[in-house]
Amino acid sequence: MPTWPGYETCKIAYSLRTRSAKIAAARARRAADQLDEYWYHLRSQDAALPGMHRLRLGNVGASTQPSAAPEPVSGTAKLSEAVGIYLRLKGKDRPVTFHRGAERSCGYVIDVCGDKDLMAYTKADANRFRDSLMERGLTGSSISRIFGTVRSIINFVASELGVIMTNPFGKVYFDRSAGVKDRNPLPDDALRKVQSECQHLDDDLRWLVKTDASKREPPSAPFLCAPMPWRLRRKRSCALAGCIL
DNA sequence: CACAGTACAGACCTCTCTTT
DNA sequence: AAAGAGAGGTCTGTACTGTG
Repeated sequence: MPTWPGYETCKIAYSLRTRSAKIAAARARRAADQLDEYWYHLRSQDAALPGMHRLRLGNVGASTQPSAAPEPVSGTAKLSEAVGIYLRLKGKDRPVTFHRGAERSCGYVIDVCGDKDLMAYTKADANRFRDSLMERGLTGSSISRIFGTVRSIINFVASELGVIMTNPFGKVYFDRSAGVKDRNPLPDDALRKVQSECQHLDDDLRWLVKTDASKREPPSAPFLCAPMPWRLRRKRSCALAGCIL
């Protein structure tokens, strides 16, 4: 069987990192378009290879490393270039989640609206982006977070490049409380039960619960009366109890 | 000054994919 | 098949800024 041009295989298979058929179709289409484009230019240049993970952004392969900023090719910059600039200038010594979040959020925009010059995005693009996130079933808080990241990147890079623009991703209306649920803390009796079980089993792992608590609160009270880890969150408590008990 | 909005950081979770 | 790694989603909190 013939192999694909530039590849030592007859097929390219990789995860599209989604369970949504709609998103998968969009990403597959985009990858196919990139392959077409790549093969078209194959004889004349060594283009960035499709068939790799994270095709959406120009700085492919930098998700866990601070991204190198591509030079802007126009008056401002494309969104993918803006992400590179943003991460180069603001991403130093920032956690990997900061880089991932920036790339993921802008990747979503590129998936839906394309990789345009910052000045070329319109309110219609922003609204379409909002609608696509809502169609995916994201909650208001997640949409808010994604928009916040995109907005801040565009604002920062526009400022860096000396461009005065109205960010179309600002002041986009959506229900920020849609689908948002409260996270209630574990009731006190449940926490006491965990403590009690830990004391009953009395081994090294169980005492980690006390160690964790003692980092935050002076161990002034006996174990059973000691407060649980300071502001220990409900899910963390569950995980802790689930792992240790 | 109070409040809303913005721009994050961080913790924790589920799910998928890869490796063993 | 199990374990581990990584991606992505959710919620909460803080600091700061703009506005009425």
